[in-house]
Amino acid sequence: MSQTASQPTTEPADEGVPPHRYTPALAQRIELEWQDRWEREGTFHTPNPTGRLSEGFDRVADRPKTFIMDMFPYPSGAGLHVGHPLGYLGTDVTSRFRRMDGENVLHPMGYDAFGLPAEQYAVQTGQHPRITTEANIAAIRAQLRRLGVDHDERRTFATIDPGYYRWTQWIFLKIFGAWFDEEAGRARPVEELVAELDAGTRSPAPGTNPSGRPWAELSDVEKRQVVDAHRLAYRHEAPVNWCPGLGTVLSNEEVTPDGRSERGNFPVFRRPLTQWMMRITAYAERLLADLDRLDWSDSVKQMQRNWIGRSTGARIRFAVGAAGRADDPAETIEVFTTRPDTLFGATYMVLAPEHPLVETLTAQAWPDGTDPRWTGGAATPAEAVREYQRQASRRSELDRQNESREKTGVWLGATAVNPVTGRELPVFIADYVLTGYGTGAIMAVPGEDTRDWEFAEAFGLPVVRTVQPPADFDGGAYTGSGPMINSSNEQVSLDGLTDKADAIARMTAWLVSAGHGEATTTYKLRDWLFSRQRYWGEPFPVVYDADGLPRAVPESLLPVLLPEVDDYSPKTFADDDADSAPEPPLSRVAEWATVELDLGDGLKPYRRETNTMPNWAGSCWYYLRYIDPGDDTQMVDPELERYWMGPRTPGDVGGVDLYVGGMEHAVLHLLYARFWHKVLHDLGYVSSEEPFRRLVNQGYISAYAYTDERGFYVPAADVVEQDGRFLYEGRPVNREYGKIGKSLKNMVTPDEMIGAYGADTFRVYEMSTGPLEQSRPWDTKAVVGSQRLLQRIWRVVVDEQTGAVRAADAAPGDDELRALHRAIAGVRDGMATLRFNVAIARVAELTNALTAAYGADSPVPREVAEPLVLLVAPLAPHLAEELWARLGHADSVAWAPFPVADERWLAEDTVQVAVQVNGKVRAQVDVPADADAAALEAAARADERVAAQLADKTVRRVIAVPGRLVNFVVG
RNA sequence: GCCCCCGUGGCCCAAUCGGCAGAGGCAGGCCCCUUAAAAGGGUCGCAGUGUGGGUUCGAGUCCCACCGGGGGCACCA
Repeated sequence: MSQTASQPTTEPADEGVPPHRYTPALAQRIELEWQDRWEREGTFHTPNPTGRLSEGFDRVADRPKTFIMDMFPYPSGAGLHVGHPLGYLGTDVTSRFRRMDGENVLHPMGYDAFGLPAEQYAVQTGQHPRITTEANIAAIRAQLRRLGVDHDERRTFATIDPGYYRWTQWIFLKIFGAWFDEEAGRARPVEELVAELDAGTRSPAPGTNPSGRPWAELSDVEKRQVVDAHRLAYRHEAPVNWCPGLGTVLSNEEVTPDGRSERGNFPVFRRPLTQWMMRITAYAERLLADLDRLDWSDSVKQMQRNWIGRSTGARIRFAVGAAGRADDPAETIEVFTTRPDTLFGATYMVLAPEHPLVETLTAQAWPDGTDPRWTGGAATPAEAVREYQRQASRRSELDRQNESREKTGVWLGATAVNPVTGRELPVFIADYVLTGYGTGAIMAVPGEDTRDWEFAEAFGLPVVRTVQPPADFDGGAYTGSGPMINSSNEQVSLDGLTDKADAIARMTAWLVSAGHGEATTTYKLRDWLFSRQRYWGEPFPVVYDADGLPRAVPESLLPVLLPEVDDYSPKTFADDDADSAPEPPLSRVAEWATVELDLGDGLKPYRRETNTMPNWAGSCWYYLRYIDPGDDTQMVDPELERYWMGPRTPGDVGGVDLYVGGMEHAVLHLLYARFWHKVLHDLGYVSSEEPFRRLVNQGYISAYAYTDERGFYVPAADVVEQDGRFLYEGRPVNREYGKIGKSLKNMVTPDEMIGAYGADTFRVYEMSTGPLEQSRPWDTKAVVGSQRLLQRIWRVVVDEQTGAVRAADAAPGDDELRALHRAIAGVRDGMATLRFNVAIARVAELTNALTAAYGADSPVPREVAEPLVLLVAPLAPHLAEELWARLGHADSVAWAPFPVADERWLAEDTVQVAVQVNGKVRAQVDVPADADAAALEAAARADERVAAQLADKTVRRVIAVPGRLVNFVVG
């Protein structure tokens, strides 16, 4: 532990320090005692209305409920630094305040413990991930306890507990057992789908029935395949993000924009593999629309909107000849475009290299005179296509980025027809068209699309402008607005239209009437890739039968326990080995991977799914489990879910009342959790529509770091400031600002700070530096200010020399009462808005006022001393408990009622208002607080300075705002 | 390139519905206490709110443009 010279020591007080001063040593003693007592007495046990945890509910039955939560931590071996507790303290202060203010507060904490870091750490240390993970959890739990947080420890759990992941698996089965009914706009059990298919009231959804034969004529296996293709959790072969360095596939959300893994920063390759997917796209519209009903920050909502990426436009079908001849239409290419209004300008088409039509559309040979730029130098189209596809699949996302937008592609030798012009359009494949978005094919309009323009330039393709660019336009694609040109045929004309929306509507109407397309909406959001080839995750509750089709493990056999293995590390490969294939660790456990089960048709052998779930699975629903983590009969009791999570008013989405966590989870965790919650809602397991009604992202704490003349970091704790310069061992160093950590040598831990000052000082300091949402610098030197405040509060109640309580039954003065009630109002406001810095400032003001009013030797009226203790209790709970007890109260201050401001003492008898002349302050006058506008004006005119100002001028207007000011407008 | 958030004393931050820019803390100056120092206490604020416009009787607050910082998205048709 590094200790800077300026930090106070915890050694016994020096001579000269009053014996009963609130010193760090005394703070330590008080804090440890109260933490023990809270645990012993179950002070923070939160009763449920019914069930196992309902003891003591009578006490809170008439209280409103509040569910307050942090994003639970992922216990890494590195331990906490001073930045980590910020959010935990914010929720702690809030929950303590709400409890005192008469609410039944649920404030739990759990641990997110499956996932790559634990596994990688375990691989390094050679220990089973469970051992290291549990040790890390114990360490972080001890740190949180030492901070004095008020979690109900009976409700804690980790995602790796079999009693927890049993229900994660159960939810998976519910999702597996459901499909999305597009007409109803919600998930329903697949049994209902099968019943409707059997009854003939429903046909298989498009794309789910490859044979195309009627349902009734399908074999049992075919029927199961059709049903499986409807499920919300389904197996799918598609290009996925394969990360050889990690030995696993990753979701889109886990891949950075430059094509690397978010964890570990390894290259990621696109590779077709069969994987479990979650049909989150079915919920795109609801996930987007319901953002408007959430109390979240604009930035997080914006990020989710971007990620969902809704765009409206049209699907347009283009006829294309099988042999490459437009007069022999054998196939149809369907494209998505947001600009159907530019259809007259479409001069060629592009398919993604992986598009399913590529093979059928590829011509036998190049026609004579084919532009050499179109062939990729190959002798035949088939050869060109094969080579281009190979390059595209090999190419990592990173490489694509590096080629800095130089357009590549080859012609298929095929030609499509523009339905509105009859023009023949060459069909290319190019990797600037993406498989997963829209239909994986585009109509290219070089005149109005920058990418198409670049491609047309490179390939010598024609450009037809359909939007008139302004006169000073200097060429290239024109993406702005303007009058439509070159856009008419016998049936439809857009020429002259200036409003893009009109043009789009008219063209779309024509497409529909002519049978060439329709209006549609697409999303950037893709389905969620849900399987990982790792050991340290939840096993899937799925087995495969002799037909190779998935079967659900019966709920009675949950949890499917993660087997013990000798070798839990995944098979990884060279970072850039794009052709490698995943090998899940569980597949090597032969005795586990096959199992005999009776799934209703006799005992048969089955093969287990050997993938595991991604880290996000456990965090998708943990908030529900806090309600009763010990319930082994159900995921969550519906009655308790209604109590803690249910909508408060009609139309309310329900959910956790306050959820605090880092901005880094704005998309991944929060989108996945919302998706699962909506599925559970649709299936009737939860009454709330959203998991988190109110979300607050706490800011980050950064710290100064220092480099010497060589550019190396020096220990920040040993740098001293002198005359505005920074010195390390006497030599000047350069100050930087950045993340707290070992690499910048500016690590400061809560343990150090608590050791030097106590937890209460640390809490007050962290909360005093700004609103919860704000990022801020750490400044160890400034912590002493918070300690001084707590010392002054202590001194208001306790005589430093004798230790006697100074509070007495004397009557406080009016000034002190006014100060008290102003402080109460201010502290409440700060608490409600999570601006604890303001609350602390109000406490400091009150403390200073009381210190000034009642010198060291005079008693302090109980009527003001006790509310002061209550006001500071959520912020410095140990100090408050100790003072509360010394003031003669037997019960914990945690349950004492929070003071309420009396309006009578908030209003001043007289107020000073400014008198302005033409907006400039010219005088101050004292008036009764309730003086109306006329009285204000009269008082102002009576002031001689004002009278002098107005003497020779015409008053054109008088603005008098009661209680604030008077403004004379003169001319 | 597009989108979102933020710019207030040396530093961290307050400022209600648009109504006198300063509550609280750090640092600094001065004073008290002390033999002295530390600790403690008291006291001290000439920034007009990133820049330039606009609306208004009045703008830190609302509008526009720009500058600076942070974040997100980005070949998404």
